[in-house]
Amino acid sequence: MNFLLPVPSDFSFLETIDAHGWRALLPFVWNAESATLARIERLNDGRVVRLTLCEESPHALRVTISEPADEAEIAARVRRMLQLDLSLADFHAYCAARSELDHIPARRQGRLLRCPTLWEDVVKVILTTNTTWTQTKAMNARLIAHFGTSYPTEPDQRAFPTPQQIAAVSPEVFAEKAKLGYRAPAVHHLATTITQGEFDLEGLQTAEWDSPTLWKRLLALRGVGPYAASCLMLYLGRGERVNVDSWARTLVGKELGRPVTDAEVHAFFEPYGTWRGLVYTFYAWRASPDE
DNA sequence: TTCCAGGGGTAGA
DNA sequence: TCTACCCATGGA
Repeated sequence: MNFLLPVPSDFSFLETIDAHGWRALLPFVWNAESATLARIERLNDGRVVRLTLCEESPHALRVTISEPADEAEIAARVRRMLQLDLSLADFHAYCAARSELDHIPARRQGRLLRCPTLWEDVVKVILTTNTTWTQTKAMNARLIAHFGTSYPTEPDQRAFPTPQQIAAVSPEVFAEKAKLGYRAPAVHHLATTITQGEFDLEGLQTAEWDSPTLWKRLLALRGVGPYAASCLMLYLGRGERVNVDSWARTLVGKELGRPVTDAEVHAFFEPYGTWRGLVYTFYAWRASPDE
């Protein structure tokens, strides 16, 4: 089945997909030639389907599902993945008035590809910490291969595991199979607390949290420090935190013509106030080799 | 062998 | 609050 999903006038499918590396992490499969984003997805009723997104027109996406499904459920997932409910008017107005940022509204940048659940975003962010992008992809692939549910007609293609699927095995077994290094306990603990009803992770995005509180809640998660929490704030539509990573240091280092500290990276984006995190994300077009 | 990658947790000051 | 050190993993 398929249907059309309207998008805001300041939305760009390609720019959202390109905003960061998520499109390269399974179960996302990005086909640049056809400009199509596909994903094996486990539905609420447990069925595993293939979801495919492409641009139908500047005003709508075509959403295709491999078998009949609840359109409202699918639409909600797509809306989350592409931040379709995020308002960019203020951010774009801010950027349009600054020559070094005016490419952002011109290119309709500002949204980032997300996973259908905050759970998956948190796990993937943890998998990016203190490792290479190659290893992040490998760890994520192992997680899916060992714990995700197969797509019926192509069993090697699997959905991202649910918290329940990870919590179902012991921390030892999980560590041995997923090989996440010292990140394994953090991921397993998160899965366990969610499964046991001790922690409502998804609730962090539906409740009316003020940003300082949300920041503290994210930092309280095991395995989530300033870098990871800053990434997650961006995914939650809060653009005020700069996720200082090696790319940020390289970028600011080029601007200043010398190696820089994290503090200098923060200072560089400080003038952009509550938009500094989002400004950093789209400050200069990313040309990372493996994305 | 040693270093380190899209850092985080902890102890000690 | 700040610093030093360790942390699994695997590629360079």
